[in-house]
Amino acid sequence: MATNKKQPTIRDIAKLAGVSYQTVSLVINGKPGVSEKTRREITRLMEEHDFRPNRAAQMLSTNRSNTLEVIVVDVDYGGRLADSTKNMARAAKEAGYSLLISESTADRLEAAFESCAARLVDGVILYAPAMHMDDERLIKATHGIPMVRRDYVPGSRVAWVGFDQVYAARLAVEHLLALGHHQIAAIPPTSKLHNGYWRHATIRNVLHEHGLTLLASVEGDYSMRSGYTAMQQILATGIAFTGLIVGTDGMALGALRALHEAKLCIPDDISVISFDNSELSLYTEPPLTTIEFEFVKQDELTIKYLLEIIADPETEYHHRILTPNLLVRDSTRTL
Amino acid sequence: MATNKKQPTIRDIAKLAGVSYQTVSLVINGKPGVSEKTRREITRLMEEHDFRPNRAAQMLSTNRSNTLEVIVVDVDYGGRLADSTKNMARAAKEAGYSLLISESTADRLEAAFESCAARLVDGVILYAPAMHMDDERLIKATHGIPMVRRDYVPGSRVAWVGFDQVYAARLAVEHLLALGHHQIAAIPPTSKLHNGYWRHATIRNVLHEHGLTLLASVEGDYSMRSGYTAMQQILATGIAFTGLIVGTDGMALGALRALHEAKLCIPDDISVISFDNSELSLYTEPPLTTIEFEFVKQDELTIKYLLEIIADPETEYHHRILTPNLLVRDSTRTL
DNA sequence: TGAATTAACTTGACCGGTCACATTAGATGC
DNA sequence: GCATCTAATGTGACCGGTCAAGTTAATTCA
Repeated sequence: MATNKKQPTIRDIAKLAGVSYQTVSLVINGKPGVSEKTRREITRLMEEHDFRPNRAAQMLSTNRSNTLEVIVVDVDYGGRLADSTKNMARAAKEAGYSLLISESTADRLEAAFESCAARLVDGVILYAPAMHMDDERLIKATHGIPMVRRDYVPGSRVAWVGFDQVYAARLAVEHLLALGHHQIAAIPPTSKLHNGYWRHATIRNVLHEHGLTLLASVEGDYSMRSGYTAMQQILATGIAFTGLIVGTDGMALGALRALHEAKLCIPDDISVISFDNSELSLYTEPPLTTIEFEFVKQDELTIKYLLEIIADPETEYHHRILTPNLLVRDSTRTL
Repeated sequence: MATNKKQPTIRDIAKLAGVSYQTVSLVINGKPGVSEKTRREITRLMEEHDFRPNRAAQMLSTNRSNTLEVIVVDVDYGGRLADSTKNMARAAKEAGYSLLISESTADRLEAAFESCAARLVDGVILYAPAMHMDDERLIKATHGIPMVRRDYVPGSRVAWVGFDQVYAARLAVEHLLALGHHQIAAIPPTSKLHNGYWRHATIRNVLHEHGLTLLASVEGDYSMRSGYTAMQQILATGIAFTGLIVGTDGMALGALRALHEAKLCIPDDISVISFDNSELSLYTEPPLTTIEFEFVKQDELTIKYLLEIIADPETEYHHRILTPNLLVRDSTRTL
């Protein structure tokens, strides 16, 4: 079955074309110094014999791999990662790069980067949302490999591409305030992660600006289940509230279930707003008012930015911020 | 910033250890012919100088890459792919392999495999659920690269790892029958994909065994939206039914919404059963009776099986079937 | 005691490309 | 008509490993 007939090399092609194999190399890389006639002939021969340059050999001699690697540390973004990798793989491919996926844990991060170095990976996309991933350690770990972090990490010296979480949280709070809600509770994502940290802090800050406080808050972990149990806990306190901010659509689904079991009506009794605008948010009961993050844009921008850094490694580390939008649906209403 | 101090090579290590570089190679690969003393010394030096063998050089000389590639053709499995790649990446890593992700389309499939060949990819995991992907073409395209297909493709000569879709569909139908439902409608996944094809056919067959027919059926495409619109279409026909089989939990969520809008109560008016046992199915209203697929098992088995094929390419192409389970929750009840 | 074995290395070739530099020949300038 | 330039190609070294075959010295055995 596995016939695997030996792949032709540039020397084979060269022999057939009656030129030196280095000339074939010039053709492969579209470099000047080859007459149109021989170029055409060599191109023809390469196609005819199904030739493809051996990537390993190219890597060895150029010291690069045309490969980008996604390192995912610990966290599960609740399914979102799948689409992301697909989108990024597409964007990378358009630029002639392949995309590798690897999983790691916080304590094995250094090893992950070393592995990248050994495989001549040209750039890394890092998913490490934990707050405790500090700059010093990351910069040291990278071994000089260009890297872009997927998160909102204001002030970091490591390049990142993320959504403005402060603005996102502000949008949510001000939407509720505009509808007249002053008694607000929240189920933010865990503040051990950057997104959660900033959202949580912002919710409090914006309320404070308006002379209000966050009445109740229990953090979730992105799972539907955590939204459900967090909601139960908040309800159990007996604290009265009319507006609820939930960290993701998925957690909101869990929260809705708990509210439903408590015989509360949405939005009549409580207005609920969440984040993500996943397809899910259209099919909850009722459809959720949510903060939209255009993830596809983030995916494409991540690759674009990483390639820029690779092209010019001296670029000062910086960031790219994407702005979220408010989508008003049926889960919020005026008080 | 990008200091990138040159990585040491085996020759550097050898010089330091006072041996030939080939001896270092022996140590790297744990081969015999090196005294315990020098082995220890070389190991120490490698660690001290942060040495890692250059993968490109290894690839070039061994003609393999220790890389597996996932080729995703056209389809979006509704988010499930993300977890899968993570799981497979983990399993691959345990065996010393890296996992590449690439996207393709049906017409560019050959090019995708050629690219694998050029990069010395050792094995391919193919997501190509479309019915029209025939054996001949696939086998020809692979260039002899070991491959495992992720699907239920009975009778195929290409190796595959999938869930028994016939059994799954049978479980669903017989559950409804056992509850006394004889008027059954369905929203199966599109029959252009293998899973959908077999489920759809099986639903009809099992009903037929019991002297019944499928009263209404509109296919969906895995999206929540398609579940919603399919349900609307079925309801619009005015056909009376008491049991509904939906292809995935996501589509079921859409269908539930349509049923809800039609003022129908689940399970009082209609019993609904779906497939996947995603977290979602626990938080719909009501929680869904569903057919569980243990995806993690499939992910691990896929890698395991692929590695077996790589180890022994002469293995006759075969398959591995996983058996789904019925999980009864609140969306189904006796008539 | 001397030949045969074996463990521990060493040697040289090779994998399939890229790159800097040398060479050749036809075109150009004066 | 001769030196000069340039386009087109050839040459040799190199990237960092692996592998098969040779060498050396210590060990075993008759």
